Amino acid sequence: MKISRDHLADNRRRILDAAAQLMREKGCENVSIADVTNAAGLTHGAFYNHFKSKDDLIARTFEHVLFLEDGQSPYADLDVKTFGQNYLSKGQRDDRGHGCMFSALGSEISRTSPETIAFTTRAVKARIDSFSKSAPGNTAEERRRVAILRWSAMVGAMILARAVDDEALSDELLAQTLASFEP
Amino acid sequence: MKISRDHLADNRRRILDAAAQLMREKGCENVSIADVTNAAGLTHGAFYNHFKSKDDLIARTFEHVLFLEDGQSPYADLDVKTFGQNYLSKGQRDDRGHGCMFSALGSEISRTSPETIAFTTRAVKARIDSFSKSAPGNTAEERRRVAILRWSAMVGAMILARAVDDEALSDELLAQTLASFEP
DNA sequence: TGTACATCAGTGAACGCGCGTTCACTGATGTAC
DNA sequence: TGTACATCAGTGAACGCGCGTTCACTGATGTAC
Repeated sequence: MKISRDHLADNRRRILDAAAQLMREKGCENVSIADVTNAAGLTHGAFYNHFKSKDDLIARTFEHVLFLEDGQSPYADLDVKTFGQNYLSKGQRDDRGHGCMFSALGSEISRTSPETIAFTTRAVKARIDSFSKSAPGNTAEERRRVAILRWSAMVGAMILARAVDDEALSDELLAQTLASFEP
Repeated sequence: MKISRDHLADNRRRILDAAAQLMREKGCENVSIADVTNAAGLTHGAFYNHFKSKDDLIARTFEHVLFLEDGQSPYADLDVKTFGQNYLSKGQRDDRGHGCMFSALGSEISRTSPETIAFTTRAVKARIDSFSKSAPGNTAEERRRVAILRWSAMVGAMILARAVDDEALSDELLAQTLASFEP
């Protein structure tokens, strides 16, 4: 059956939203096309009306989350310290499906397509440029160095916090990394 | 055919070595049992004489790399700054198959078995304790905080450096994170 | 505004393929005498 | 030391299963008159 134009765009967006959540939760390669379309309320056959292949879906999902999401990510241009307070929280740690792409999928990114990696590269540049504006330091170089250190530490601390089964240690990784953000 | 006891232990070690390299290169879930046994010079049927299942292999591989490898990792108890100089290098970035388990597999660890996560927890604790001895700071707490910051930043910077297609940016992520290790 | 037809997004069966796992068999090794 | 037999690690065919992808079909939508 044919569907109205509104429904068409809506279905595509629901597929992308479902993919964004499921891939962050389970990893890009562990989410099947049927998983994604079913979560979006469709059957798997509808998929190829929207995307060329699974690799294409992965690239579109990164683009969607990193650049196109409604209202841009909730804390797009926060200063680095406020961003860190939101980022290095237990809530973020425990809700992988709606958090940062880099901490949820970091070590898988280099195995994705060149198109996906191009999106992550743009996003990393934008993040560092943004953080450089608010990072402490007397020169632009110094501020950029602090921005890189803090962004790396946030991503690494979140990944480690999710990779341990000791809650006290996990909490400590987040809290001590954030505590290091004092000027 | 039966095989000598020496050969048996040797075959097991070769399977683990192959698994350690291939999983770091391609991700745990993207390495098949046939990939691993073939790389070790065997056929897939031999696998179940050594391991209970693929999940068991993953756990044994983490144990092997994190705790049992010959001569323990080449820089086991280096001070944190020397460790960082070795870790945050282009050589490590470009040779994923022989580097750190956390930067190679970080975001996949939380999806592995409880046994595997128990090994990573032990390894994270040991790393932080080790770095706390040589990190700068006036109190034990301060040194531990710096140890956590630096270990998180190393893991995060390496993951980001591998997730971008711009070599200058990748180099900068490593170099600036290392530059932040000045007292 | 009403009718007739072309369009095309969604459906579900079907396809090859690779995977983890099992198993009957082989034959070199280790052991009992 | 030599012989006869039990052991058991490795082999390769076979199994179900889930996956990405294709395709003939359906029927509501959009359009031409």
